[in-house]
Amino acid sequence: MSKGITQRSEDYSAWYNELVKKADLAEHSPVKGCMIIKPYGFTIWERMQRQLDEMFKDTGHTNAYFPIFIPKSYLSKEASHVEGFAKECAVVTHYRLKNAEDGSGVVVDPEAKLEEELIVRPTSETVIWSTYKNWIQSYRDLPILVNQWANVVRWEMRTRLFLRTTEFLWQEGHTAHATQEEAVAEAEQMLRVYAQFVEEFMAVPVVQGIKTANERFAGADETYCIEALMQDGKALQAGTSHFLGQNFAKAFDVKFASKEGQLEYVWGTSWGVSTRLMGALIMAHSDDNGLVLPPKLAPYQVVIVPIYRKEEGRIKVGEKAESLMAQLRERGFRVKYDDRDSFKPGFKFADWEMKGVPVRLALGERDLENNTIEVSRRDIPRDQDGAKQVVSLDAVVDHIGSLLEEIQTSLYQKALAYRDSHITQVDTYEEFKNLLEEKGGFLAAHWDGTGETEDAIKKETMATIRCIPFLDGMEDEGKCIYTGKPSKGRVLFAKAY
RNA sequence: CGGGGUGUAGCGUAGCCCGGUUAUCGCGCCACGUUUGGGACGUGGAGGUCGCAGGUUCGAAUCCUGCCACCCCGACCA
Repeated sequence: MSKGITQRSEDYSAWYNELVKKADLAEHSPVKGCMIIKPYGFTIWERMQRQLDEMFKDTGHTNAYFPIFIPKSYLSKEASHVEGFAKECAVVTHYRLKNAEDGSGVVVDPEAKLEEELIVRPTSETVIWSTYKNWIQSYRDLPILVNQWANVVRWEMRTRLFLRTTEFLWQEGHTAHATQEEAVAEAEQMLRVYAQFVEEFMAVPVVQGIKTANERFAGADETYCIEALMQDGKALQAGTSHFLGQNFAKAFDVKFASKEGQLEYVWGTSWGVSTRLMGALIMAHSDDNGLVLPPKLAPYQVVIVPIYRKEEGRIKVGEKAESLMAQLRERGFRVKYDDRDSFKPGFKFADWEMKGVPVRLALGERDLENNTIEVSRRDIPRDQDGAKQVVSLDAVVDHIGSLLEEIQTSLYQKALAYRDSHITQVDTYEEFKNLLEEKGGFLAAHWDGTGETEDAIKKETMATIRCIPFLDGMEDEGKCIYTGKPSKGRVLFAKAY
C-alpha cells in the first residue's frame, strides 16, 4: 500500500476514489460502471442489511423475491414510470450464444431471439403490481407488506463507486393498502425507519422532507426523502419512500372488494435504500488518513496490534492479546488480533486507520511489565490530544465498552454540528449564488412553488431543491428568491450527488 | 451525447517533441538475513503483446492513419 491518499481539500473526488480502493471497500469491474464490492466493504453492507431487515420485520414486513427480468410490456403500463426509467434500461433480446463460423469466438445466435424482450429491472413496481393483482381480491387480503433484497440495473451515463453504479444492491419495499390514510402512514413510517437507521447506526444526521413534483419518483403521488450532507458541502439523498396513490393499482388493474362490497383500487407505497448508503457513510466521517467507521457498523470494532522484539516477546504478547481478545469477544465486541508477522506496527497502525477501525489497541512487552495498554480512537486525528491514552490492562475491557459508545455518539454530534452550521437561510438570489459557491451546504430559501423556477435555478447554479423539509422555522411566509412571487415556506436547496 | 485528458509489469510512472544496444524508476510480489512502541533495511530474484490494427523505415514505445478502452468535467439519475 502506498503512503496516504490525496487530501480532501485538494480534490474531493480523488480523495473519495482512493479511499474506497485503499480501504479495501470496492473497485471498478471490467464492465463499465459496475462495481466489485470487496469482502471488507461487503461486510459493512451486510451489517447495514441485517439492521435494516430487523427494523422492517419490527414494523410488520416480510421478505419475498421477485424476478430480475421484466417483460417489456409491463414497463409501459404506467405512463410516467416508463418515462422515468426507459432511458436507462438494459434489455435482454436473446437467450443463446453460438460459436462464430469464422472461429473468432462466440456470437449471439440470431435464431434465439426472444419474442418479447426482457428488461433487467431498474426497480420492481411493475412485476410486483402485476403479481399483486393475483394476490388481492378482498380487503381481507390487505395490507400486503413485502420487502425484497435485490440487485437492480440502471444504465446511467456517469457512475461513481457506491454513489451511482450501473448495477446496485438495494432493498425495495412494496406495500398495498385498503385506504389512502393507511398507505400514507406506511410511507411516512418507513421514512422514519430510514432516518432512525441512518442517524443511529450510520451516525449521519438527515433532514426529512418531501420532494418537489420535479424530483418525485416516476409514478408516485408523493416522494418522501431523507437528505444527508457530505463533508464537501454537497447533499446526498440517502433514502426515499413513495406514496404511490392508486397509480400502479390502476395501471395493473388491482382492485379489492371493500367491507361495504364496493370494488376499489388498492393504495400503494414503495421505499428503498441502496448501496449508496455506503457512499454516504464513507463521505460523512472519513478523513485524510482514511475511513472512519461508526462502531455499530464497523466489521471490527477493535483491533489489537502486538509489539515485540524477539520470538519470545511475540509469544508473551500474543498470549496476553489472545486472552484480551477472548474477554472482549465475550462482551460482544468484534475484535481482530493482527498477528501478521511480516508487517511492523507502524504499518499496521496506518493500515487499520485506512480501514476505519474505531479502536486500536497496541500491546507491547513494556505494557506487560506495567500492566497497561495503549488505546487509540480513530475518530480523533492521530496527532491530536485525546487520540491515544494508556489504560490499565485490568480496566481496558470496561473502558472499551464505554469508548465505543462515546465514539458512536461523538461521530454523530460532529456530523450534526457540521450539518447544522451548513443550513443557511438566504433571502436574495445574489446571496444564494455566493453562498452556494463559497460555503455550500443546504440553503433554506423561499420558492414560488413552480417547476419552472426550480429548473431555472438549477440551470443557473446547479443547485436543486433537495426537499421541502419537516424542520422547525421553515413555515414562515415570504417571497421567492428568484421570481419574488409569494412563497409558503422555505425549501432546502443544495448541490447534490 | 458534448468538452478535456490518459493508455508502458499488479499499481504509479520516465522515455515520445528529435526513431537506434537488453524499455526507466518507485511501490508491491518471491527468497534469505537483520528488524519490529507510527508506514523497516540489505542482498538476490521473478514479472512487459509499450491499448489494438495497419502503414513509413535497415530499425518504431517514439513518426503517420484508423480503431478501441478508460478517467475527469457537463447533460441524465438513487
